[in-house]
Amino acid sequence: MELTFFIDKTLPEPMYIQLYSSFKRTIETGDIPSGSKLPSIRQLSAQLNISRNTVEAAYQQLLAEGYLISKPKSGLFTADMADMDLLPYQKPVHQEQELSQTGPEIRYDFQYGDISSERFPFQAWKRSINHALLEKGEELLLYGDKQGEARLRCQLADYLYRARGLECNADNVILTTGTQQSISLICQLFSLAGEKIGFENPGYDGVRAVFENHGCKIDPISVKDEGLCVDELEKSNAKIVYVTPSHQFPLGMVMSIQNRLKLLQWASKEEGYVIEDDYDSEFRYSGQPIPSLKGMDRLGRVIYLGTFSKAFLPGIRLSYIVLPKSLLGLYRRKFSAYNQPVSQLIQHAMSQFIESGDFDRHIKRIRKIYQDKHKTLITSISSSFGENAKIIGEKAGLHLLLDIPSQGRESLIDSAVKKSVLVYDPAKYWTDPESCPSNLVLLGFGGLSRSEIEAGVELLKQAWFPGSD
Amino acid sequence: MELTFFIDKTLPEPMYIQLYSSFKRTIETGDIPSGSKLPSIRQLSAQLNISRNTVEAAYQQLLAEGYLISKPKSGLFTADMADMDLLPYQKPVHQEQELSQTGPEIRYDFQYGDISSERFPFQAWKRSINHALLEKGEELLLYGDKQGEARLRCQLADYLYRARGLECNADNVILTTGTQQSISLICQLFSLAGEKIGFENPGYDGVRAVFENHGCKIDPISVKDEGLCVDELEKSNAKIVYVTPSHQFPLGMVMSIQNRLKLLQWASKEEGYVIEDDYDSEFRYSGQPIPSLKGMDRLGRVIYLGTFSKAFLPGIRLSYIVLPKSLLGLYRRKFSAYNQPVSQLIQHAMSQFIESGDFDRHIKRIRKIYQDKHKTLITSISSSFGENAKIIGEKAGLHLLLDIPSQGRESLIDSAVKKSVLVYDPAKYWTDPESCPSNLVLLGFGGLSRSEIEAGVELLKQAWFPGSD
DNA sequence: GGGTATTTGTCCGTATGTATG
DNA sequence: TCATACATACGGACAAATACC
Repeated sequence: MELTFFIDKTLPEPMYIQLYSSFKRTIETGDIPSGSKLPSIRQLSAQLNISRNTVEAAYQQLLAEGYLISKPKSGLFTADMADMDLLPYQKPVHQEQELSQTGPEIRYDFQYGDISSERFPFQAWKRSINHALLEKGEELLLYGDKQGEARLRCQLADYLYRARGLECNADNVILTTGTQQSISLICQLFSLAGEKIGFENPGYDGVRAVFENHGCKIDPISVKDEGLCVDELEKSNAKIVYVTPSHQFPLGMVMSIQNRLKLLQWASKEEGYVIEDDYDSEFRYSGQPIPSLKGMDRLGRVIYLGTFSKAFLPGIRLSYIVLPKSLLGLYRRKFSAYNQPVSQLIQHAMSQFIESGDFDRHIKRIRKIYQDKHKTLITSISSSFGENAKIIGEKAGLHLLLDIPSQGRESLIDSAVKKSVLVYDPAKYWTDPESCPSNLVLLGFGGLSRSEIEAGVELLKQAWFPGSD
Repeated sequence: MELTFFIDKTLPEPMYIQLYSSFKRTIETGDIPSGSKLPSIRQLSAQLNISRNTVEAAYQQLLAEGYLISKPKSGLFTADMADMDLLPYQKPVHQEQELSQTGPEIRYDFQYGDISSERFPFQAWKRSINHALLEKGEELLLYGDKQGEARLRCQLADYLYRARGLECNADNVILTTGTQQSISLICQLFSLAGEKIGFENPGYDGVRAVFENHGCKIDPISVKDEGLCVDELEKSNAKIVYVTPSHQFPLGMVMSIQNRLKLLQWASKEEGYVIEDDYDSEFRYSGQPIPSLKGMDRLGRVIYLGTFSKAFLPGIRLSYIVLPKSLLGLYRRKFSAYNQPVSQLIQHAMSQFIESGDFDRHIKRIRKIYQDKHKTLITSISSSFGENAKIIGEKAGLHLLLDIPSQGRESLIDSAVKKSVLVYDPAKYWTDPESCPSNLVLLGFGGLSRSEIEAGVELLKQAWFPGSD
């Protein structure tokens, strides 16, 4: 057999590596049958005009990887391989990532989830990061506490008591990298695969997807003015229900006290659990803040989920679970081998950020900013559309729904795009997207300035009611 | 003849000088007879895990001073010294670095998972963090790419190709906050609740717990010298198998090529998937690193898991999945509503850290440090215990197992504790902890310095074989 | 069929370029 | 700049297996 290899001395890749790769490939493709003898070191070194040791180095590597076996003073042979033809050689496709710029220019994007960056206290955050880097040097290297750093958990427990009327111990707090991971942990905690989950309809699709991916059966429970319809929940035989009582997503109502009590009663009777997602409770624009559901929970039937994504930064990836005491034992049993997923740097920086008071200041400031934006949006909408638009869910949060009776969703969104404004289709929040009312669009206002909001709404008016003035 | 020299890379004295002095002393005392052949440069460099050139430098010095004579192409021999004993050897006064506190508080903790912090490039890491804070200000606020930042994924794909022979596209890379989350995502991807999982026995309990918490049935597959026993796997009807081919955890063997092929063949025949956890492939102590299983996977049946926990920092929380192309569609369907869990700051900082070349340098350096510690541990153990201990899994990684036939595990661990040394019980890695061989203990060496390792092993000797000398 | 020349893997010391601090 | 350490390359020496007369 005549094997020809090409060794290029000018290549940056070492010669012995080139040779090694050539052989490996040839063996894998089956071009060299199993058990056959390879060209001797001397032969090959002569043929390729390279040193014997260079050839030897290549053979040694193949030997170490098990491709060859050596019979000393006799020869080197390809190892007996089961079925190398499983490995047809394919040219590596090293294609460059291309970020395709598409579509028309968008000037005003009412995307939900965008946040206000204009007033973010960058300096203070950097100080906190650097403080963590300097003070906690060694600690940042290691695996930390499984539930999260005790200091941060204490601060959180304290914050939750002050801001949300939620009395809990730092022991009950578990840090996660987001609400979705919190949900995943809960699914694992209760072994929810195959189980029914009571779920708000409409509700947050990001959480619904997690339940579904864990094999849960979603039992859609409709949402009334008072919040989740507990009567419907009672008819279902779900033992776990997911709710957003402070500000229903996406409809925006606040669950009434009466309904909260009813829900807690249900949980107690069924020995079920209520998952309370308090995702944007910091942002209420009218009336007294209503305490969290967990704050009313005396029987340990509520699992509370909080997050820094809205209040602070989505990009920071820091959320938390507050478990009832009765579930801590189960949690520790099931997750004793789990590592804490939030970076130590982030934990310590956040801890420092809270301790310095910068966090409280930031919340205060950002709340006012969103309040302003919210007011601007409401005012703009009612002055632009008057009776032609109904605003839904304007009491809290960073988004609202618009009901424009004149047109369908696609039409509304399309004509907005033509005016370079993005508004969003809320259909995905319905378990059955078909049942989403056909005139609804969703507007998030977190990422736009006041003047942008005003300009955006003006363009929407032109798009939806051209020539109206 | 068995000559043992100790080279300390951390000492200010150059290695070749240390070696030179050791030989000079040994020749002068007559411990090496005149005219005898010295260990060859290759031999010694391999034994001490240092470069051949370093040994050569030492020999050259001895040669120049007349202690050695060189027979070219044959070997180096000690010169014929007439009366060397005219030069009585004096013990150098090696001032021991006093361990200030000799109380029972001092502990040598052979914990697996601790890492070497003494040489962590803090400055470079801080630079990367600050660079990310400055350059990416706005971006850090927002939700990023769902799979992770494209730039970092490209760098990872490139690194995997260079370091692990794994050709993949950035599109196939998904960032996670840890191997456990990677496993959770895979469970969700395939809806594994209730399904059988082929799992190495013994194997990594942290991953087993995740499977179990997702409702999977663990099917323990035993591990032989060649790695996972594929014949057993075939008898099971599992469609998914979890393996650690580069360095089996905890036993430490490398899966042979033949067995790798057999495993791939199984996956192809069963249309199953192999989950390859390449958790510490960076640390091999002999020869070139062996390419990953995924690198041989031409049929898209291998899911690769990597992590920065070992190579970089456990506290950073950054791992990744490489999915075969055929699974990308399913992934995008199931996880379209998921947010990326790794903090933007961490992603951009790591990206900068890699781009600046600091990462490659760090890996290089840290690998050497671990190599050194590894060597120290092996040497200490064999000189302290000799035939009384068998070392298992010493080819790679940051830990090894010790088989001490004389006593049971509890006894070994207890008596070590009394000498203020912590060694660990590996029983939890067995699916049935009862079946763990009773004389095994686990020693991780990542977090201890050379002198700590030596002192720790000495104490272990006193604990386990009191009065042996 | 037994000695011999050749081939073989494996070992040996060495030279050069380069990365690191 | 300079010392140190390593990766990559080189050709010679040797003993055992093999081929050949």
